[in-house]
Amino acid sequence: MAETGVRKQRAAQTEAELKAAAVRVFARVGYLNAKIIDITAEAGRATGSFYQHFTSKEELLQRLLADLLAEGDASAGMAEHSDDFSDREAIRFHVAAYWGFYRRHRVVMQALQQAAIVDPEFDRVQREMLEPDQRHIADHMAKAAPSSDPVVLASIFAALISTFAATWFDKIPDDDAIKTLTDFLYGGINR
Amino acid sequence: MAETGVRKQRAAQTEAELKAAAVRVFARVGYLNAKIIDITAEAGRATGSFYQHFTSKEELLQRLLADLLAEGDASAGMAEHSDDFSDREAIRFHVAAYWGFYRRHRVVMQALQQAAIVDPEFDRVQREMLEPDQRHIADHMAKAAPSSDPVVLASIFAALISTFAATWFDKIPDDDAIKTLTDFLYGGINR
DNA sequence: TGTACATCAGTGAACGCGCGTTCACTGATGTAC
DNA sequence: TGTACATCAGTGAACGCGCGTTCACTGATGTAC
Repeated sequence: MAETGVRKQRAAQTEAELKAAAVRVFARVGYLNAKIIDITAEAGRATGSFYQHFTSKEELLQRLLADLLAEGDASAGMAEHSDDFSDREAIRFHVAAYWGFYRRHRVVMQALQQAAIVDPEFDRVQREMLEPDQRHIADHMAKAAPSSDPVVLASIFAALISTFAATWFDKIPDDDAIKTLTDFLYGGINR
Repeated sequence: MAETGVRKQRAAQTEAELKAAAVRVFARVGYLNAKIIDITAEAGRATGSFYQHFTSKEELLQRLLADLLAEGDASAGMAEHSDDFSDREAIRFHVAAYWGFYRRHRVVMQALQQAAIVDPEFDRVQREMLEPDQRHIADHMAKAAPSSDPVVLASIFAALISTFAATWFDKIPDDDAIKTLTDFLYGGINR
């Protein structure tokens, strides 16, 4: 029996390095522009190495998403907080949670968005992934603004934050961004 | 001398048909997934025909954009309207203008968005194209909400409408969409 | 502990598919006289 | 108006590039005895 399982360790190591390299490449050129060879080169490996760990770029992305979900911070803590969207602080909390999530996972989330444009399967995956949070937000909306369709308002909420994040990350401080979004949403919902 | 210029007419005709076919193909499979052969087949022409009119898919998109701009309805009438965003009607008017524009040109605008993801040049074109309207809106914002960065608010305005449009076109009536957006923006700006 | 064989991670050159692009050809329109 | 030649739009098969994917090979680790 192997004492250390050096082989498995080595395999796990290169797999992790390939993943990390992929994220860097995605960040640099975007998911759609990323070639397999770019990823292996970034990781300092041979081309063929990629296929010992992933069957395709699509599978790689699926695995990165699985990692992300495994962290379990998608809607971290969102459940046990105030759900009263007529309360500014409740909105602020949810905005901050979303913002933080996008900040931590923006490369993979952007990769997913790009993949969804080209591949219906990823479109499905994306919807499925975001659906629980959307429903969560929609519930809050139903309470605060019963006269509007809560699903529509929830989609406004998500669209606003994700698009805003994509544009203003690293250009304005997080606090400012969260404040601006909170103010805007608060006013929009409780008009 | 030719009486009718049949040749030129015929060429113009097939070029127009190729463009129309391209728009249909883009609508069906998206710009990034569209193959040259898909477009020529949709138009009922031979593959080589494409290159008598366009040097590439990129040039085709550029030309479609040129057509769109030539219509000159991008910000039709927006200039000579009330610029007071503390007035709900002023907001409504601008929302309706944007909404109408996206409705009329959504396929080409979506194609542009997709192209911008993959090609920095189109990213530039897109920004350049939307910049005047953004500035126009930012000016209005500056008056209504002097305490916030008007550029940031303008980007919220645009992001909200274009993302919202992409999601809800043909799912809810135009009037409802415009009302929802107007109410939301009105509240968000004049909180 | 030592030796012989098996298995596996990693390598990179070679293969092949998809698709953009070219090009020799056709038939019709335009021009010259 | 008629004829001979030139030009052009359109055709579709062939070509070739980029890149994903495979595969025979290497050296190291694991296993059997």
